[in-house]
Amino acid sequence: MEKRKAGTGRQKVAMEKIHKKSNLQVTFCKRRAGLFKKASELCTLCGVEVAIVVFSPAGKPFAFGHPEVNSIVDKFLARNPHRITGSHQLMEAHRNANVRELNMQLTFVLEQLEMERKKGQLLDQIREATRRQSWWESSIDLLGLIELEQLREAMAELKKSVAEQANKVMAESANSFPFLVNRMGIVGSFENKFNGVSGDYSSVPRGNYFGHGQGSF
Amino acid sequence: MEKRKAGTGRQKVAMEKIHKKSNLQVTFCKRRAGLFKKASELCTLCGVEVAIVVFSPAGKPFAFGHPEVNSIVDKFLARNPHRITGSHQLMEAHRNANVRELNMQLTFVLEQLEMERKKGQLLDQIREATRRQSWWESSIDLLGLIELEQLREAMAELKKSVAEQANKVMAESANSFPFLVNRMGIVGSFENKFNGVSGDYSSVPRGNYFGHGQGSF
DNA sequence: CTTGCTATATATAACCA
DNA sequence: TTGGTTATATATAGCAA
Repeated sequence: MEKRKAGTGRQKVAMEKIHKKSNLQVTFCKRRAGLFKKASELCTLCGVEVAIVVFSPAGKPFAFGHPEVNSIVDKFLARNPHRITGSHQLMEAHRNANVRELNMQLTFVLEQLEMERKKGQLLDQIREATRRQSWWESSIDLLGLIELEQLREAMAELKKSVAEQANKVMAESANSFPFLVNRMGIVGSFENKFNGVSGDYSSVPRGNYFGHGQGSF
Repeated sequence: MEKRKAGTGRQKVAMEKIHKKSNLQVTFCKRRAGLFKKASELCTLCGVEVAIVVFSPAGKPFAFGHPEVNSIVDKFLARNPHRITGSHQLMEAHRNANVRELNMQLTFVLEQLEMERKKGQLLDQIREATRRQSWWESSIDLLGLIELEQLREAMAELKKSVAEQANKVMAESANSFPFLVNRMGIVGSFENKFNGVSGDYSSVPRGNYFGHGQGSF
């Protein structure tokens, strides 16, 4: 009838920033290890190149790379002060302008997402009330739903906007650089914004390195 | 009797390169997504910066980054303007990667929207009740609610639209400069490429610096 | 290349060392 | 910060579309 000390067992955790420092520390440490493990498995199983860079909550850099972070990153970034043809630079600028537009739109979408979420919670409450036959008692809560109408419009417009933007970008690029666009398509750097993950920690000039065979860094 | 199509269920797999081409492809696709998801969770839960670069078996670059690959990598590599690579092959890789990154992020966000959307199914119930009570005639609040259905559609369309644009761009990028890229090893038949995770990519050791917020380009 | 489904293989949140 | 232990939450291998 009695059990040995039953470990608490894994608990579901909300996908939001962990506030409890102790947990944050442990979670970061373990998940980072898990992430790197997944990465190495991907390398082994699929024989591909993977590079990961992570800055810990303390600002400490951690990295994983196969075959090596630097080479992979270099290949990816391929950025250098090297002079390129005018048309390239032009295209570069042209592209960035449009990318900026797309960025704003992504941000907008994210905002909509958050709004949607809030509305979703509201809906849950409404459903509860509704089930108790007193749907009308919750009509007051429905007021907030009016905003959804605006949201819908915004989304519709956003959709059109994005589509137009994409088309415009491609079309303009095609006009400006027909010799390139045909084979390259367009688009370039892009700043993304994900869930509000922010933080400014004091940096600790010290590094750790994990990887498969390439110690330099 | 209900015979449920018994899925094979997950099977243990040896940690060695997958040879079956079809499996390799699916596994790569899924695990890459899983890796990126883990990364985003790490970002959210611990509020840290993470950047990942992956070259698919086909040599296509995929990337994840919060807040963005470039800044994080810059911070990691932190070097002065230097080295010349001479060709835009690298730029090409970068471009492709960015397109994919954009698509990845966008897809991620849209997926979340879709999830929220499911909650929208509640609308059906609510609308039912509404109809029964015919209170819509006395409450304009419902207008916004009813419009929600359209919102769902709008979002679905948005997703499709964006995805199409992105895919169109990527499709072209994917085949860009096959004659040039081969030299870089960015593209190639993934059957005889990366046989092992060995690579003889020249690494270029350079000074490094770590800190928060000095990455630039 | 992506996605959905189902039956497992893994990753891990708490907690203790 | 890194390591076990236990009880679950997730990730995913095989298939199929």
